Amino acid sequence: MDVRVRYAPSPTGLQHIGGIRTALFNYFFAKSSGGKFILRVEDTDRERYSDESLEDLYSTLDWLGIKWDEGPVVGGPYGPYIQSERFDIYKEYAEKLVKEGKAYYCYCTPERLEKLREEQVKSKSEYQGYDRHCANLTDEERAELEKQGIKPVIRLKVPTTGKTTFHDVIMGDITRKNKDISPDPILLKSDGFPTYHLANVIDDHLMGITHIMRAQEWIPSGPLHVLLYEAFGWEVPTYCHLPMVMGKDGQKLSKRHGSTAVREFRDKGYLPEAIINYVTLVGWSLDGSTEFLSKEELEHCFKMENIHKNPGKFDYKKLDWFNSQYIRMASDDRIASLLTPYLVKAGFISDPPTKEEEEKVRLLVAPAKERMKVLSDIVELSKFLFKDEPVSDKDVYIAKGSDLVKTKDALVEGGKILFDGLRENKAEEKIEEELMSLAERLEVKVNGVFQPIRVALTNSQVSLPLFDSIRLLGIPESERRLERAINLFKEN
RNA sequence: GGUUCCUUCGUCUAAUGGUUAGGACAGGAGAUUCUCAGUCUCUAAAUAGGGGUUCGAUUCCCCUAGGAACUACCA
Repeated sequence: MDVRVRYAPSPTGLQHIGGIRTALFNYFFAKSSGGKFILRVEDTDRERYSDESLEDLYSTLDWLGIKWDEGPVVGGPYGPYIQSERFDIYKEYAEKLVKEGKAYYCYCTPERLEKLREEQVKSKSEYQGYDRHCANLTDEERAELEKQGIKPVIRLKVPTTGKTTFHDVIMGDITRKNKDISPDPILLKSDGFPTYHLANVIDDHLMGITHIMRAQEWIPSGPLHVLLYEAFGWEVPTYCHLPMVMGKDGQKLSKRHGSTAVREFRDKGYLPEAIINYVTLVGWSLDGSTEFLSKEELEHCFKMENIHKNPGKFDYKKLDWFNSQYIRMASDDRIASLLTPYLVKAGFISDPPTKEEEEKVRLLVAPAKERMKVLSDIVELSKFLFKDEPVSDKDVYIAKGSDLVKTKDALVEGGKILFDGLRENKAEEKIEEELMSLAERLEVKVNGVFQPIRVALTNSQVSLPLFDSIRLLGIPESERRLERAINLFKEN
């Protein structure tokens, strides 16, 4: 039997790390076993639904390079793949269960249910949940309630005795007493929309899903789903509950831990390959020593057996490390084009960039690449190039172990050595040597010469290396800035 | 509270019924380069606790502790 798996998110918010981890595991499992990866949109919650979320789902998967074999947009033989377009199907199946006596109409108002819940909590009753008030209504009673215009929900009859077991590839057998399963859960809401449980089970069956890979938070509803499959007389698919992605404190990863939306990571300048590589390594590993895995490699070597049982904490620092590694591995051209939007947004270059600006960005890549954890770091790194904000505090120019006079000499003499050398096309190493011997003469450390010049050119103590900076600024502008610094030191 | 699940360095993880319990990130130290970053070297750091089974257990079993998820006309 060919593997068919699905990622079935609900478009009620931006795609987050946990979600795409589930998507990735499904996708890699499908690819590595020659199966199909299906995307299904579970938009049955009309209150939390948003168009923006749906767009974010598509654009996030697209950015990550995850293509679905069947689903919205691309279609497929089991469509439609958006649950709100399958409305009639759920109603039909729910009513079928009612006809067969496996489910029933319930007319209880939300108010009554609320009151019931309150009482159960207050009395610390062992019995929690719906009291099956409508389970045995007579036809007359039902007709009366219908006449009042009350729109009923459909509830599943959950057995009160016995137990239900399902097998999970990762967890093994999981058993739950039927009396502990949420009593008579709603399958069809009063607005005619299905709940997750109903729609999910029906669609997974109708779409021929063979393996259900989803987060462990769904384990508690496993037995309920099995009950539903049995009620319909359908074969239960293979379950595979994925370990959760937690925050630093061991709780489900959420906003208070930091960024969780893929969109945010993307905006900050994380590369898709870094996200994919790192996220896949939370809850899964190839062999314990392989760190770098490309999407293509994972499409081949991903094995379900290597998925862990225990939840994993999301480590932002390790993601940063992966990202900085991938930035360095990427081609200069690619990084240049990725960097451009950040520079435009900072107001450093025009949109679209001029030829001259493009050239500058291109030159910037090499020295900047090794210094970035995320692409947005480029703004701080390249500020000196586009915004000239000279440092007027002399102390900033003075290196440790140097003084006012020596710093001024370093600027004047160093500048002369530097620019004369450059005009004569001397090798940078040669000029560097000469600057070093200047330091010796001035009796300062090497930095005593370099720091003032660097600060003069880059307006900062922390900057790109001197020669890179000059290359970027150009000799005339560099000289201008140096001259300005010398004048500063000539004052008073 | 109830139900279910989980437990190897701070974090992600590897390994085996017999190893000096391995790797990576983060941390610390040092080297190097004009600052920063980087790179290189070194370093510290774990089998939750208690019982069994066994010649031997981190590995198998039980208990305890800790943690998590679920407990909606949300998914």
